[in-house]
Amino acid sequence: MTSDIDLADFQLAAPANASKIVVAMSGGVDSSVVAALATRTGAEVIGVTLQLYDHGAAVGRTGSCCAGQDIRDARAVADRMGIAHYVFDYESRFRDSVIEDFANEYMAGRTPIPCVKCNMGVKFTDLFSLARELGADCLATGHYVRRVIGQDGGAQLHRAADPARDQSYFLFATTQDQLNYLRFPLGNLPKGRVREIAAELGLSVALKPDSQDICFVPEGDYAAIVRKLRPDADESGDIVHIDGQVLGRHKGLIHYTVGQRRGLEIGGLAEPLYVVRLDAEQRRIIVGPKSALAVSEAILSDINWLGGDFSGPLRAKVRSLAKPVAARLEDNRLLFDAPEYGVAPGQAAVLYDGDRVLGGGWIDSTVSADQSPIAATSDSQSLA
RNA sequence: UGGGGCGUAGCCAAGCGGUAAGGCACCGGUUUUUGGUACCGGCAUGCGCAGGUUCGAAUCCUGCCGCCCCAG
Repeated sequence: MTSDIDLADFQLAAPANASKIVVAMSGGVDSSVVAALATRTGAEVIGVTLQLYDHGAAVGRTGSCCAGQDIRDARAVADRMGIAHYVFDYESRFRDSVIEDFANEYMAGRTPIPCVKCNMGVKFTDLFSLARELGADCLATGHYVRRVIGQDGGAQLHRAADPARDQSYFLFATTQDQLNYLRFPLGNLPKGRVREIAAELGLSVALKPDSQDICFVPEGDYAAIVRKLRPDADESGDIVHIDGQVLGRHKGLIHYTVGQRRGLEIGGLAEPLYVVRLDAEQRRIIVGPKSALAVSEAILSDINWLGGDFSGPLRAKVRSLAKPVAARLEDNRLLFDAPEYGVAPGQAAVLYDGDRVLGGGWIDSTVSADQSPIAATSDSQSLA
């Protein structure tokens, strides 16, 4: 009797029993199931866990990943599967490429996505070469995304079958070279099924809660992390309405992002106020009514292309949970068919053709649907 | 110490004799491998204070306090 447990497709070139698969094990349910599925293929499987940050504070904390208890969980799963398991200390690499960048972005008045930086660097660059050094044929992860072989034989990146779980937004910067080597065996499974498999196989992590929030931020207090790294992060400044009126004081730029409504502590108005722009140079935040958030285009940088046709109509997602909207790309300008709201510099614009990820870029600045450019800093308006 | 107006939650504000709308802010929850958004829920035993009338007052009456405007 075979089930989907035995049918997971690792898209191996050689027969499974002659292949070697490295699985990135975070200690969560998803990557644990990937490891289990990999062993079912008959291939040699090696589990690798990266220790990414602080053993101290994160030990025992639920909802984290790649630290403390998570590493022990990964080890337990590997032991049960009877596979080799290595733990590598990548704390300094993670600190430099993800946490420092996170702080820098906030200080510059931008809103970072550390998960993408982590995927780009530590996971798909460092862990990637590690897997190659171990002689693996591929590197498998627990991401909910599909790797599809196109008619030309090339690997494409597609949204997960379970749209509620799709993580393609966080993987837009994956290069073709990386994609050729990566495998995402959970892309066709609903989350519920993954937990069932974990339970069927008796994995200790079957009931472990999903990780959420930023993994290296305890208690959801990301500002505390930035504050620790950049002591002047809490310096306050003016809250200025788009009409020029100073409405109050803010408690540090890092606490705000474009499109944010709560936390301004300005009441007495008929309509809610939203953050329209962060001005890092003058340490001001510019606020206005919802209509002031309307944006007609986003200027992108560091565009990554995964193949496909960029020139025609496409769909773009400017937040992980946003619904993809119709747009077009002209050079580095992403033009929305209809105004988009709450587009924050530092976030990613991920471009789709149906389910296929064409690539994406980082949002550098935006252009108000009215006329004037909205940038992270005031003087970059000269870009217009 | 002449005339007029006003005092309802942190802010704005409806109600004008029948047992405190709404908005903003704030708090909580849902959603979520980023930050937000959105949605749902909570938020004045109380209407400047003290008396009085009434079955019943934020609503009527009296006094006091405070603020605003006009006139001096």
